[in-house]
Amino acid sequence: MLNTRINHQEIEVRKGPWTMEEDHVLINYITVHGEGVWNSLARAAGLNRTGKSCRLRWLNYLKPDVRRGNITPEEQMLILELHARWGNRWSKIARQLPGRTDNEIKNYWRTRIQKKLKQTDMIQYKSEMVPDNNSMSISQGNYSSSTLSDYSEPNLTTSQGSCGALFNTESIDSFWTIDADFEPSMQSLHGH
DNA sequence: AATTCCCGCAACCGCTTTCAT
DNA sequence: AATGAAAGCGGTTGCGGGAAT
Repeated sequence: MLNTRINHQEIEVRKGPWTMEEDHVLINYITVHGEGVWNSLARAAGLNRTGKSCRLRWLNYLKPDVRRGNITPEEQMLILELHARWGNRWSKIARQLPGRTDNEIKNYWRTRIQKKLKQTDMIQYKSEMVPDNNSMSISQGNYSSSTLSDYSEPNLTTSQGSCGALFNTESIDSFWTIDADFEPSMQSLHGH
């Protein structure tokens, strides 16, 4: 745990991972008093944390309606779709996924999806190097945020319906089969 | 068994936007 | 309208744990 002295009054601001005790203090305080001005809240609750830190901890992990882990296939598709529309507007994307936070979606994108996209790029690159390569017809599925990120505000329909405008079924299949991890997801999406 | 490498994620940092005065 | 404080946001970092060697 890192402590930072912020002034001559020897007040130390705690940084780094939250302890269970700190979590309890924050939860109890907000349960009784509700959310408020975060800097004041941090002081009033007796937490030697910045308001920013308290806000982040509450919104991303402690708030009762936060859902964590196990991104569903539907959520995966929605994240893909919305990122294609809006780019890295994580908080905006998160608002379309009840219970999910911008931080979680951002991490999910960077650690899972972005990695797959890089692999897809490599495969496409290789296929372009071989002129008559019919077996690697993923070019339509090659997801490029630079070409897809300029969509205007979406008229959000069902995931499947609006996805069709951006990814046809064939291209989605090509994208997801890059990694066997995602096969169950696509199977359930396709209903088999 | 020990060490190194890699990956996922929680949390921080800095910038921008919003709000109150 | 100007200004400062707080909140919001996206990018990045660093730690912990598991996999690989």
